[in-house]
Amino acid sequence: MERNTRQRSAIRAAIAQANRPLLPQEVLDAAQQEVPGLGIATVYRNLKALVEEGELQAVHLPGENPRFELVGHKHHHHFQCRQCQRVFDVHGCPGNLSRLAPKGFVVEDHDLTLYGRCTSCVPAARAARGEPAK
Amino acid sequence: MERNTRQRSAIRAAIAQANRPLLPQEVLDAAQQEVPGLGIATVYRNLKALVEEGELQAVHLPGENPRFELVGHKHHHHFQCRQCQRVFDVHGCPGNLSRLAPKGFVVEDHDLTLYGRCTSCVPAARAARGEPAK
DNA sequence: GTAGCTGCAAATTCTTTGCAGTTGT
DNA sequence: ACAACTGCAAAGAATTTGCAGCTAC
Repeated sequence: MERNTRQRSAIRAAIAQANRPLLPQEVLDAAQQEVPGLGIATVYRNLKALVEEGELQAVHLPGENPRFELVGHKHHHHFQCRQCQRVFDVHGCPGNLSRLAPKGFVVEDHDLTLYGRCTSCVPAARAARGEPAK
Repeated sequence: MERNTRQRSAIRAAIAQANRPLLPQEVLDAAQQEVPGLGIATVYRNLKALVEEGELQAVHLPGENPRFELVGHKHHHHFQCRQCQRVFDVHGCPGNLSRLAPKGFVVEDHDLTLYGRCTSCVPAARAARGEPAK
């Protein structure tokens, strides 16, 4: 049977409160404010368990370490800010992409990652180029 | 100045002869048939150098270690077969995806990975379900 | 009371780096 | 000659695992 430990609650809460997928280290940092002695191994063990229970899902971006978020309802994609490296959910989808595959290939699914600047970093980039804020 | 070592030639040849992106370990295995004493560190160093020279490009798929292939000409994406795990180039692109990002976000680029069955594996999957070949 | 959980440290896996010896030009 | 390159082994970074003590139920 599974237990309700302080550690697991803190890990769950950390992810629920973030509005974006978190790296294991980010989960640790957030959860340690509630449970100071928390260890990274416990974070990994709980992330794995929560994914298996279906409460969390792993978000894999190309060339990035896995992040974790609450299981959402719909198919969605991600956006990574090239300045702050944070990842955000994108609730849109280009739609049917079967036409892109070579003839004879069957497309069942897809992953899409957008790259650019998030709202917080757009003004910073503009300022760095000496442009006035919009 | 850059040198033409046996090791570098073997690494180049291994990648040129494979018709798919290779993992560093696969490059090592292939290149060692020509240069038996070759070490993995040399493979990594040369892969990095060849990418910087623009001869190779890294292929990052979500949750996968990086693979390396000869540089292609255009922006393109990848298709991974869920049965044989092989990766293929996709020379199409959904186009401008800015509309998908949240308001205030600036989209500069994107990565797309399609998943499904490649031509070789579609008949196998059909057969496994007891369906007649088309 | 006890099975599951936790923290710590050691082990794994993939990749990078330091170093002393080797080699292409 | 001599700077670039190589193999080896050690160092790193991310993740997993072994273990003895702790704790929810």
